[in-house]
Amino acid sequence: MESDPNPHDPSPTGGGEEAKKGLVVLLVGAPGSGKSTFCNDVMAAARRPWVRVCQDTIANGKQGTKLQCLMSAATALKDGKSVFIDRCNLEQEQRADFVKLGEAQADVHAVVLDLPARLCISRSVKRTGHEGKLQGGNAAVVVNRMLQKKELPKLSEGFSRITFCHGENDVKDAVKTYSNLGPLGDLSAGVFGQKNKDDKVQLGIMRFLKKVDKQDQDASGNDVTSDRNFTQAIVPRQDSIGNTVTAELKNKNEDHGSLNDENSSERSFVGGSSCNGIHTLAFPSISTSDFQFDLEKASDIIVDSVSDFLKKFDSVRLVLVDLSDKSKILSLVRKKAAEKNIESNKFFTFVGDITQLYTKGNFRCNVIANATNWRLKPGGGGVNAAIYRAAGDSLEIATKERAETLSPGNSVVVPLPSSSPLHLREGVTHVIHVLGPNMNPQRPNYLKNDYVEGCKILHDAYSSLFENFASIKCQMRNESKRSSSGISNLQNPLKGTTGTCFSHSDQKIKQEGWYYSERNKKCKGFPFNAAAKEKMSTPHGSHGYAHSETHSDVSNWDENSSNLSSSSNPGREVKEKKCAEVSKRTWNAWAQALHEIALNPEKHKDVVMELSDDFVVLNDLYPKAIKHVLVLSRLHGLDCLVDVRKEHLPLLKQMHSVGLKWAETFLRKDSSLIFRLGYHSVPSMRQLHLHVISQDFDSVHLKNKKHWNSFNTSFFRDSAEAIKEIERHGVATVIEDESLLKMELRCHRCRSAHPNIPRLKSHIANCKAPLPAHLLHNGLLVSAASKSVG
DNA sequence: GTTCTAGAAC
DNA sequence: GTTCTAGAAC
Repeated sequence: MESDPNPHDPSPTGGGEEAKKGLVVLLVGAPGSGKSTFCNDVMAAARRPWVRVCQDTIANGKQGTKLQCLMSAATALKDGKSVFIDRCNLEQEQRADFVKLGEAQADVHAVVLDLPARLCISRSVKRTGHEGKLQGGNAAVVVNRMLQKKELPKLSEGFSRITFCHGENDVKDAVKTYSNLGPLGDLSAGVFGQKNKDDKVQLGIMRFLKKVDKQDQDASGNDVTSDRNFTQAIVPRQDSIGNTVTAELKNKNEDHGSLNDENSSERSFVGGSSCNGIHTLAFPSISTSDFQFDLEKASDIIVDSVSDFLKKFDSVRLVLVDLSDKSKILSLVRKKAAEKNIESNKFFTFVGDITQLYTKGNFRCNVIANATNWRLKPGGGGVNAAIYRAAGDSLEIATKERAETLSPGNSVVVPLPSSSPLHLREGVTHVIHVLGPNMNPQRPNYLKNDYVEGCKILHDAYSSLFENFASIKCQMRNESKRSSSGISNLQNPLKGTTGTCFSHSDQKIKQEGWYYSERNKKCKGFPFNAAAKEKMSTPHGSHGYAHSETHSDVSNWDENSSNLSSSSNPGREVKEKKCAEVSKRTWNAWAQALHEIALNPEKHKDVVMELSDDFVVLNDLYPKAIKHVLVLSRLHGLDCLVDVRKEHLPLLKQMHSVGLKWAETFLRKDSSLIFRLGYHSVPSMRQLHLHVISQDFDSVHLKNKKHWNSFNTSFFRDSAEAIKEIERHGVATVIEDESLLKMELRCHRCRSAHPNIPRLKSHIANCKAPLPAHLLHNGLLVSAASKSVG
């Protein structure tokens, strides 16, 4: 192949040749690569007559056939015009007839618009009114499919000149070259602008397409393109209910592309694009570096926490990141995750720099976690220093707005300003600072090898991190809803670059119209979950922080804290400005029914089954299962779980035991029932009430997605867990994410997904799979069996 | 055509 | 929370 020192030389050569006046230029490029724009730009400034033959419009403005294109091109050539063949022409076979046609009477050139696939996809997804009707949801799938078959043109096919354009500037140069071409002009023959095969960018594109040659190997010498992990560019689609789910083409492989560990390669990742917009959290191992936490114990906690989290959430991914592929923690976690059968498309490990996942690893993550220090300050070493450095000053400023300090076991979400290099370059929209337990005597809050406390804190740290990560999704949804209605325009670089997922959701949102409840407003402003907020603003007895005088509203909280407290108590400095506004809400008239019964049970003797000073038991008026009762607190002002504090623990425990008693009563009559006791994260009705509900969900009143998901996602908070959390932290974890209620419908036993409520109901009537292990094993179900055992 | 969802009204 | 119903989905 020839090369040219000036690959886009616009100056025509020769000009005296009379034999071949015409020119056929085949555009080669995916949808969205800019072929039509290229033609139009040239024709707007051209010095010779051009005809653009576009298959998408050739049949009276509609899509035509290849034959029509050939005929039209032939006519144009006969008329002495030059021709652009504006179709994808990605495969040699598709080009052959046009080359043949041209060769006889003209020079045949190719202009290859070899732009990044993600750019083509994002343009295709965004455009409306495209001539070929390729736009919106199907575009990404089509583009990916086409690009996988791409065969770059060669001179041997019959071209006299091939110009490769890899970026906007190349395209501009090529436009100039062709528009400057006079009626009798000619261009040098040869190949121009082709990138070296080893070129990084090209490799990135090839990796994106997973078409790296077999001999391409990663740094450790392993084949990075094993068929086992062959990865397509995955395209999340929007399901019918507005959740992001991955399209079928993900099934085998998702995008944990490459291998670096023979034993657990399925879960590891050393490169490759993840251009798919799935809500993804990259996190370092917490506390195992500078805080010297035991790796075995830490890996157990990571795997447990991940497993618990993934049971509650779909359409998210967690990625443990470490710099070295020799990392002990990575290999431990990989091994344990495999043993635990954690889905390898939702959780995997990544070897690389967490601040350069996209630019260096070609792996896109919208949220990263930072293993921070209690002062939330830049510096130190390791991940914290690297993230602050990469994010620039704006992260420090944004962090200060959220919190000044952090106690171990907690995390705080910081939206990354769009000006931050980390946001611009890497597409990271949020950083979650998380603080784990410290086993290093040289660092603050040294736990003196107390691994009972240490494990608890590390577990809390991961739970808090993951829950905050989940809450961001809620916030982002709301933000995109706002932006789609024109109220604000959240800058989301993922929109422009990876495009696919978010464009889909935008479409969905437009259909849904404006939705912005009071409750959402609260959620929106604060991407923390309620518990995390409370934890942040709350002195943490169990974590060794003294009580703060400033927290008069929580004065009954753990008084016996502080064996490790010091004058520089981190807890007391934590800002609470975001917290106070959260818990109060207004209640509609219809939502007052339980409140009224709780206050005046004597007026509702018809429904009250049991009455005490503290609680009322009644059948749910619209039971969602064979047995569904409510244990209703009578305490005035206590309306939902987020309001519950340690002082309410006796009440909560009493309600739990009353609920248990009723479950057991029902079990005596029908031993086949299984009960679960819990609270709705965001109840519809005022007045704290515990649901005691049989797990058959066999009821005519269970009618819609919200009904189902309110009992079968993490929106439902198990009473026993809530009590444990309040004992431990003073508050219960409440995921105030109402998008949970819109999640796809999944069987609570076998987790199969169903398109609508009737189909789900007919499935659950027959599904014999056991209830989830975490419910069975954590004593969260009440059955004849559990009763006899316990 | 029927089924199903989701938003408005209460 | 439910009911009603328009219109989307099938």
